[in-house]
Amino acid sequence: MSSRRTHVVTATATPADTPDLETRDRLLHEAALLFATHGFDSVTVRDICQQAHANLAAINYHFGGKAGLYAEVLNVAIQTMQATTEEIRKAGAGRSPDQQLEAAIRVFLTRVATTKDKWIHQLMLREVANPTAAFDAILKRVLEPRMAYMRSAIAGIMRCPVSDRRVALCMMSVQAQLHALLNSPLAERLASPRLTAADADRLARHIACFSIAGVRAIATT
Amino acid sequence: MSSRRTHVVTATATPADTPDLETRDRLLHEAALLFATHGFDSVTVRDICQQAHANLAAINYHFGGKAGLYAEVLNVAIQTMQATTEEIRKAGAGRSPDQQLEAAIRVFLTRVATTKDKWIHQLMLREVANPTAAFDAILKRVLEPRMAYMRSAIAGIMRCPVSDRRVALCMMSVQAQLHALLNSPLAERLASPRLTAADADRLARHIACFSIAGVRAIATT
DNA sequence: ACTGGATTCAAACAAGTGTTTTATACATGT
DNA sequence: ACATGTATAAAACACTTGTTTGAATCCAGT
Repeated sequence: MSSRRTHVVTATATPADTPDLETRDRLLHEAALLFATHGFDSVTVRDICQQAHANLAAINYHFGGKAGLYAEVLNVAIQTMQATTEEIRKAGAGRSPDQQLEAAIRVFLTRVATTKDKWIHQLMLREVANPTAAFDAILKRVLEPRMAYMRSAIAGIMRCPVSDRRVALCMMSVQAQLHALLNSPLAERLASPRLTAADADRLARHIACFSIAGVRAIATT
Repeated sequence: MSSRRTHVVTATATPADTPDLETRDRLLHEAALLFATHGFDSVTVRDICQQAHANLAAINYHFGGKAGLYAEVLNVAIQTMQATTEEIRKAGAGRSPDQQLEAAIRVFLTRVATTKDKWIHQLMLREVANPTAAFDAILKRVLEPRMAYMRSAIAGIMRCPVSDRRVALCMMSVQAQLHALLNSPLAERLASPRLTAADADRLARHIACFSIAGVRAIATT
């Protein structure tokens, strides 16, 4: 099994450029899914290797160990998250704060529902719940930038400085609703059986409407 | 260590009534805290026994094993949760739906902040995130009753039947905010360093104001 | 054909897990 | 005092964990 395709066509490609494209990527892919759905500790290297049809020693060979594999998984997660943040920024460029907030919610939910990147947010949520050593990097490169953008949108709705304590509270209220749809089986009971694009759109409209009204109400406090 | 006090004063108390009051309860207490903060799998019986100053075999002796201990911890958690639900019901009896929802939020947050029962809700959240065998019992005895009450309050605010799909969505929006304050270190960053009674009251006011406005906005959809 | 580096494989390892076992101390009932 | 059932203690058990080892296999370059 696992026909090796290491630079089989590229005539004189430098061998070091593509160190591997087969089992290494399979491990990376399956590990990402397993880590996201069950958590780092609950997943065994034997689970991953079996799922990826790889030998038990493959993880240590390609990534130096379970921790190294997890670090690599987190790396691609961080990069995709940054891309999503950029998409959120573009979607709200030159629009009103209300539309910016709604766009952020919609882009997020659409990514979760339609793309194959749901595991990324699940993984991020696990890192927030019980952080590993990589949490500081995640906070700085992913969470802070996105929260900064949403904070500015919320402050725009409230017509108050971003440093206002109520802005942080509203941030929590909005983020909480987005996170709730990820971690729990409750999400699957809301949007049966899988979160379709239509479900995501309906959810986005609900959370946006609910949250904007909430933020406005807090603003008059 | 661990001076045994098994009915040492009660002259002729039936020996079977108080099978143990010392190490068994210490195990129960410490296990509850550890299970809530780290999860069932991450906590070892050696951790619990060391924390409770008990012998390694004590858990198997008193509870028949790690699983039996966890079941017993869940039992007391369920009972306390039911008491909290009752308190929420009493706090909102004969009041408007708005006040009922606010009372539910306030009672919940007050319990989390002031009493020593924070671990209970953390444990419940873990059960929701990745359920064990006991999840069905929890759903039926704890989650369903409380959600039914909050659903009726929300439907009251919206002036629509409780079966309306938007009611379920609003339920999610409210619950998500409450849950967000439990599991994550984010809570400790919002309310530094420990959640005081004043913090809980401020948070309760925020979530109530935010949520009631959100529900009202959804109602006009 | 063959050499050399990269990759895969089966087997074993050391450490940590929950549990069981066996023995000992204790308070109580007769 | 003695026997009895309860509780604690230390050691060992069987099992799973991540990791390491050393041989086997593959493929490109000569």
